[in-house]
Amino acid sequence: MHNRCENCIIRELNSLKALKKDELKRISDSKVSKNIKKGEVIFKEGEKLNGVFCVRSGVSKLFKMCDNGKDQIVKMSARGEVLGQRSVITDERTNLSAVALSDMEVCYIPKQHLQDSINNNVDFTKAVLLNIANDLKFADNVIVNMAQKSVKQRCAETIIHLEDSFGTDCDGFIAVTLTREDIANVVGTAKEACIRTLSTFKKGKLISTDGKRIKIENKKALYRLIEGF
Amino acid sequence: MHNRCENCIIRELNSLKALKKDELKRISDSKVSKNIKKGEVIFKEGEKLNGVFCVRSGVSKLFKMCDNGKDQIVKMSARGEVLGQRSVITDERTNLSAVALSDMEVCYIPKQHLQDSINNNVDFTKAVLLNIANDLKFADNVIVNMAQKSVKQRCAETIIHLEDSFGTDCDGFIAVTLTREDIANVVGTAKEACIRTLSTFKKGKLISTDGKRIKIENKKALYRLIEGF
DNA sequence: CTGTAAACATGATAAAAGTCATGTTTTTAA
DNA sequence: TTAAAAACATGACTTTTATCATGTTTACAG
Repeated sequence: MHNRCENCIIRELNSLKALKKDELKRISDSKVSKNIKKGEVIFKEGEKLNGVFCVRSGVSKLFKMCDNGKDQIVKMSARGEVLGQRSVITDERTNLSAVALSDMEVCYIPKQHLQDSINNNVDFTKAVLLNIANDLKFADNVIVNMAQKSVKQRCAETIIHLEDSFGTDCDGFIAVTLTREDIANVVGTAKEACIRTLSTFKKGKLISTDGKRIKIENKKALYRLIEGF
Repeated sequence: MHNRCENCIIRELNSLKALKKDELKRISDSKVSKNIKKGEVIFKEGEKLNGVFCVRSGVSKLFKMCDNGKDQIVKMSARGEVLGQRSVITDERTNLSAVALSDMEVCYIPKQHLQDSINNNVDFTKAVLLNIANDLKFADNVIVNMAQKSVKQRCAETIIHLEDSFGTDCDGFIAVTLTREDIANVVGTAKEACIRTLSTFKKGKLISTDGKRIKIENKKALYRLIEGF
């Protein structure tokens, strides 16, 4: 049996929760469920999207390729994220690329339905607005951190943020495993610097690792570090 | 005679242009025009705002104070900007501080009116949404620049952005004069590094200066620099 | 005007971070 | 299972950027 949006709990995590029954029904009738493999491109910077991707499971990165050959990850998407929302709203080409970091289940929702709901359902428009406003607040804070904090501080911040966003598995490890290079691309540094910094954290018993998996051992010390010691 | 919002051209520059006649009338009746002196604090990070500030003239900086004692400027507000919009929408404390960089004329609009219009006028809600979505796109790009570009590149970028946002005066100088320290706080570097970089630009005839005033002499070269040469 | 504070400028040095090289370990796919 | 590729790790070195010190210029209030 096909999954219906009406019964989907993911909806509670994003702006789609403000949709009315009939809107939900229309969306559910036209949405397409997709399985995306790890490493697969969801969309590329500069593409014109004809819909958004509602993430049911799995993790993806939103990033920009830079002139220096590196990627800068702007956001990691958790479950509930609506990928492409911003560019569908403004009806312009995407500003970022999206790539799956694990196998993912997403629902593709044609943009016409969203635009209809934005035009006719103030509650939905408000929900989207709140969502984007929170993204903006978060982005502003990232700007400040990028500009004013050291690589070590940003590494600490990133680890904590990953744990906050994705939680921990049964062994206490952060429930998302990124390569050191991806972490470096979130932090905004070279992978060597990232590797070295995480090694330092490990020596100082701030974290422990098992392969790529990371466990926070001393959150307080990480926070102290972020604040500048 | 008191200035009426109905006749104010500034409105065309922001989301208030989507307001209907009666909404505009109510806002105009309750708004307060204020003159703000250079250096004056408009609001402080963490404050609860009871309204927004529509900028009629003058320039202000939106910034965050950091643990290291420096400020990071996240945005420079031009004419038409609605200061405090984001935090009034989300109904939370401000994430940034705002300080006037020149004498300013602003109109203070109580938040109740905005919230009423957001709840009842989809066109207005959409206009605000577009506005915030654009801010988000801009912020994402700043993140990428902060993380991946050198101080020299970011200085070049900042100068061009200032010219784009504020234009030039009759002599061709950028129509906003910041201290080197403020420029450094936009770029995300120390004031000495900023001063040195601008000196280099001057020697290379990329810009010329007159006191604090800056004129772009070779925009192409600045662009080439930004792209990495 | 003019004294004083703020802003600008620049040198010297230290610290942070990037780059390159190389070897090891882990993953992945045939 | 195993060979190849990718990821991890670390040393050596370079470049970039921050910090400190000091002198000059500019802006502005009395």
